[in-house]
Amino acid sequence: MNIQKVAQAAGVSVATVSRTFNFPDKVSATTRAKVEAAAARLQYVPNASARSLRTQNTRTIGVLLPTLNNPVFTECLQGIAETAAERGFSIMPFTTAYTLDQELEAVKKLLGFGVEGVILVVSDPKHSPALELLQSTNIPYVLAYNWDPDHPCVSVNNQLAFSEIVAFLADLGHQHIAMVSGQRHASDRAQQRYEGFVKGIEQARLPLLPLIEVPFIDNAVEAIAQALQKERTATALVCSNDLMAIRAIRAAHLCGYQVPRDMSVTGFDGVRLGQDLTPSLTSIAQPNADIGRHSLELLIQHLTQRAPLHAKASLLLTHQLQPAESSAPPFIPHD
Amino acid sequence: MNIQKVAQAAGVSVATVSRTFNFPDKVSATTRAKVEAAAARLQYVPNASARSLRTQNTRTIGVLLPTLNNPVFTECLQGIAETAAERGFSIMPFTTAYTLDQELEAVKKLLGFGVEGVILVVSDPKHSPALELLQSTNIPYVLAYNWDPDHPCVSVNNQLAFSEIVAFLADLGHQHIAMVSGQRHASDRAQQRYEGFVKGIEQARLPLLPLIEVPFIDNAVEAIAQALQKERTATALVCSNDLMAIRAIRAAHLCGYQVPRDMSVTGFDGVRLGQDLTPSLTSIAQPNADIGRHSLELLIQHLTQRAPLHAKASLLLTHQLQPAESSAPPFIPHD
DNA sequence: TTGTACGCGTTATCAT
DNA sequence: ATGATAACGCGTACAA
Repeated sequence: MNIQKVAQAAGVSVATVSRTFNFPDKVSATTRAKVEAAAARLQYVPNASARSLRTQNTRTIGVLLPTLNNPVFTECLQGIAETAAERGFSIMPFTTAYTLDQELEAVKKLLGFGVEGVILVVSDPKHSPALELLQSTNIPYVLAYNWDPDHPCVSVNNQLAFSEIVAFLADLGHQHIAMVSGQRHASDRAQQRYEGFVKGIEQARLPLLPLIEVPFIDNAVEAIAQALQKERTATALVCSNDLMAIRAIRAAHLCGYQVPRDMSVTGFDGVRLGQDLTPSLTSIAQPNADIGRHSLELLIQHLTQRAPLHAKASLLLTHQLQPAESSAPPFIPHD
Repeated sequence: MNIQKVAQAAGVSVATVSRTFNFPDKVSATTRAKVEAAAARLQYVPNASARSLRTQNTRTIGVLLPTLNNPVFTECLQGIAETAAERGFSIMPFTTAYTLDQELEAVKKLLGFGVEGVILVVSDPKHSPALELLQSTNIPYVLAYNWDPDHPCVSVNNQLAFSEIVAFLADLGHQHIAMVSGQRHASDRAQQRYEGFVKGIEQARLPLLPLIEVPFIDNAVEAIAQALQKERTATALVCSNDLMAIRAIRAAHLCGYQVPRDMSVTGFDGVRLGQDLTPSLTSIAQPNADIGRHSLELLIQHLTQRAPLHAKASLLLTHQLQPAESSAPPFIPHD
């Protein structure tokens, strides 16, 4: 089914059919009716490939995410998907499993597809072949969750937020706060959050306990439990993200600690699920869906109004400390 | 950047460039080297729109999911995404928010895009305009999670699985088991699971307690807590999915019940997260990523080998009862 | 082994 | 207000 057949069925030229779809007011009411009737009858749907080839735009946005197994990214993707639907765009997502070569492969595919823009979460903006390739084209892109002075980004202030959560625990009376993180050098976020941790500890004049670094998230529970055998002074665990915090709660439980009585645990991300857990999760809430929405809006504004898309366009969204049941003042045993 | 420029730079014809990419062995080693060099130097990436227009295939698969806010679907999508990457396909996902018109709109977009196949999760295969439209074309599709004798599906036996989990609780000694579900008529899965519940209750010769139906998942906690005020006999809650079970655990907690001592709670789906919760979640595990993988494999087999794609091709994957900490024998108070 | 030329379905320019 | 037609970039007969 193509525009030719519709034109024939409606007894008009292909040009008129095209106009009926793209500029309905540039065609008389009667012919418009004829064309629309024919199109509906034949279940005509314009061919996007042909349109893209001709107009040089695909109304498609590429999306690169590390994984779909972390709700942070799926909440963000949901925001992107909703906004895209509203604005008449389609999205084409790829997951990179935090690896540089999958990032690169995905960008190549997206370029071939002729996406009009790309939203991506990379491991480290300072060292990303994918980002370099993208920059060498003139396809607009926005980094989500990353934060770097050389690129347009949409994120929150990870460092500040993390020092706030340390301050929150210190104010509750915690003297021994340990951080649990994925591989610190795997992403700029992890690094920024660790810096925030150190800063928060210094500001509260507390001892800096060794970082509990968990290489693989899948066996994080055992890894954290093991670390807790060694680290006996900590009364609070601040985790680099909510998924890690959930596992830390379980690890604490396995070590015989009650959360929050014997051990406070906090997360970072504010995933929706955290509020419905028992205990509910104290966390720094990021507006995940909004990070997605704003990233796409930035791209669309650039595409439609040629709005500038430099590092200066970066958006720093507000985070929010979300106190909940997984944190409490430290338990003082009366012996 | 196009094939013309590359041809010019390499001093060959466009046909040769095209062949170098699509049939590398149909071109001499020397010219191949020349072309590849030129292509690399110019950062040439074939234009997918033009290729699609010409070959009438896009190597793109459409994906329709109710929402990305339920890990069941994102685990499935992750499976689809990985398989697609392995097989050289791209995916184009849409969310439908469980509404029929968004389902339909998405299918129209996908048709326009020229996707070669569609994987979808619909509310009810028996009554889905989107599915009807899809059938009227000859684009192959696979339903995921749905189960219907008239369509190719990849799912588990919801009814059987649900009656198993009821039997499991009955064997533990529970006499009063209530079911918590989203709107039963919103999806065929919900309906099938409820049927399994009723069957399980009958087989165990237990009283059929009224269904606790929760219209909106977002305020499920309050809704379940309210229902628990009325339903004082139940010692076990079987929930239609894991997200609901997590909320039921919280509702039970708010009502002063300890899980599992005073109240056993079970889910359905086996989302990865459930294993790391405290208490860990008793559930029926579905192979979510595999449901995605198999759906895509089915489509690809059809595309490449013209394998048949009727209802007969449907795949019923095995589910698995996953006993965990959220279920236990009922507590017998000694008064 | 390599090159020429047509057509995929659409939009946009130019006539009418 | 409508129609004829060129061009978008590619793959593939067919020719050389």
